[in-house]
Amino acid sequence: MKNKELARIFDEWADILEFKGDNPYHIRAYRNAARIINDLSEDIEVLAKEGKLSSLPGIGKRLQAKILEFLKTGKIEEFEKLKTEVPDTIFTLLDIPGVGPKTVKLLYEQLGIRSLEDLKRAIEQGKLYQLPGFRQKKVEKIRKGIELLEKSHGRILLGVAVFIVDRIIEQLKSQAFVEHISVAGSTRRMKETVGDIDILATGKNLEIIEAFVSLPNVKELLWKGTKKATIIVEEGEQVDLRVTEPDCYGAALQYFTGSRAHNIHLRTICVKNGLKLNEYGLFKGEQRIAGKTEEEIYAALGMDTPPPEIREDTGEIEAAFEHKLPDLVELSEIKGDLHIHSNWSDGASKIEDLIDEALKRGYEYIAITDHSKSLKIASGLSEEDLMRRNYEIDKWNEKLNGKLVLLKGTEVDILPDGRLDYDDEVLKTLDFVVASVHSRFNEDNTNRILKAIENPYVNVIGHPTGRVIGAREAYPLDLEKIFKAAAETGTAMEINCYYNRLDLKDSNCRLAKRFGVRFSLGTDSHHRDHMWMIKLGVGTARRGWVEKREVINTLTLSKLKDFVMAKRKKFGVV
DNA sequence: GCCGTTTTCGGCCCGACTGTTTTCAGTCG
Repeated sequence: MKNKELARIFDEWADILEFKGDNPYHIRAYRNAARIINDLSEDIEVLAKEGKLSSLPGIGKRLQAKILEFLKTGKIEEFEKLKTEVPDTIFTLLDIPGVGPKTVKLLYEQLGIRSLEDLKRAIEQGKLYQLPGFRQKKVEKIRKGIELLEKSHGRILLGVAVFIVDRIIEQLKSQAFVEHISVAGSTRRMKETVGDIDILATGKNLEIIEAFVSLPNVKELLWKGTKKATIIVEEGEQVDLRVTEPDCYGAALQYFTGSRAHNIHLRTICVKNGLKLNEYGLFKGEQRIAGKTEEEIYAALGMDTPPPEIREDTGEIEAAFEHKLPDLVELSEIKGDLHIHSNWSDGASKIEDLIDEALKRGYEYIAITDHSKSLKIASGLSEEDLMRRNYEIDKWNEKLNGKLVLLKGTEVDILPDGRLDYDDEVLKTLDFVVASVHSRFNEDNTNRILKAIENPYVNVIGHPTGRVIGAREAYPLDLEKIFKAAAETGTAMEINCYYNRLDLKDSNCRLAKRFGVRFSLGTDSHHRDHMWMIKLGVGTARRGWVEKREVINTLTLSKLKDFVMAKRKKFGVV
């Protein structure tokens, strides 16, 4: 798939044009194209072959020609030429917070600065003061920006952000001076990584801000004003709190939730209707016609309210106008966790503790899916140990008497040749089978997975692409082939909820949906304290427009068993 | 460069903050 590569080219193209001081609308067109292509769930090469490029919003004749040129030749002549006109290190300098294209251009032209090292040296030597408009504060800001860039480990994983935000909101929401409080930004949209953590509140400004900066987990106070404060929490992440007036709380929440692309599209619609939308409300002339809640604003525009997770301008605005928004799966509809490890393999919690946690969560069932024998590193279970573990599960189920049901499961290894790590004779004794790839991460694993899908006892393919966010790329896969086979055989695709996996990811969920695939949510917990991550998986599913009926965890226990048996029947093994 | 039940040309989202400006430019979200 060449989507990412193309998106990067158009983004760099926009950087270069900005550096050159080109028409801003021209630049926006490239940025927009980069975003559209990056968010695409389909392979752009396939779209091109089918002649569907023109169906992409924001991709006109000229960009289409460039895309086709790239797909055909592997490069775009005009871009190659453009790149020779600017120093290639400008991209690094643009990453410094507070430094934009105008500054980079000035630094390059006046002082010949081409790299971070050049810039650091120039600051030390006081050379920046030679530049027009550069005095102490501006130079200091750049110096701090470099420091920030060098120590920032990039974006924050969603799971980390959610963990921090949940704790802060829990600590503040019960206070009398807090009227409303909510997470905003990409954390509210449940994006797999987030830039910074935003919280929005309304109530008594000064008291809220004071309470926020005095929370027990605050490591450092960066800024405190009457409407805004910024702290660093003990995890080392920055958290912003804004306090707003109650009358514009909805407008502020809408505004700060984004996405940027969603908001731009929405405001374009407002302008066409003679309205103006900003963080204070929806205005007709001087008069505010909505702003207290998000619903009020969207309703005033004649729309349903798109759930935050899908506000990415990928069709949700059109769907909201047509009253055809998807009925997204909700956390409260999840009846159980379908991927959990106990201390029989490499989990840290005893089955007893997992039961306790599951009961707290109000689950109807959980699947205990310990590793299989070949995964020695994870204490995979021999057939004998598996039987002994199953015996323990039976005992617990008797004791629980239906209050909660433990499914006898496994996360069976898909071996390099596609065979499974247990024989069918063993698998048939289990209630629920997740099959996963745990080796050869650099090879194309399509055939391995297809073979596992063809096994009548495999109910779910675990973490299907093998990616680990920020650490390991997905292995090469023909996802369309896999999704097709999964849908045909009645095999679910996992949305692994563990915070550094989220696999399938949002765009792949949306692709899988088109093939009629069903999804299984599993936290891959190795400790009872991991089971909260189910909400990360629900968020990912929602971002992929996944509906309740498409998620097997929303089934009652008996329907879930039907799901398992349906595949066995289809293959004639029962 | 894109786009059009007002337009194939002339528009293209909106505001805050910062530093330096004494009316604004650059950057950011």
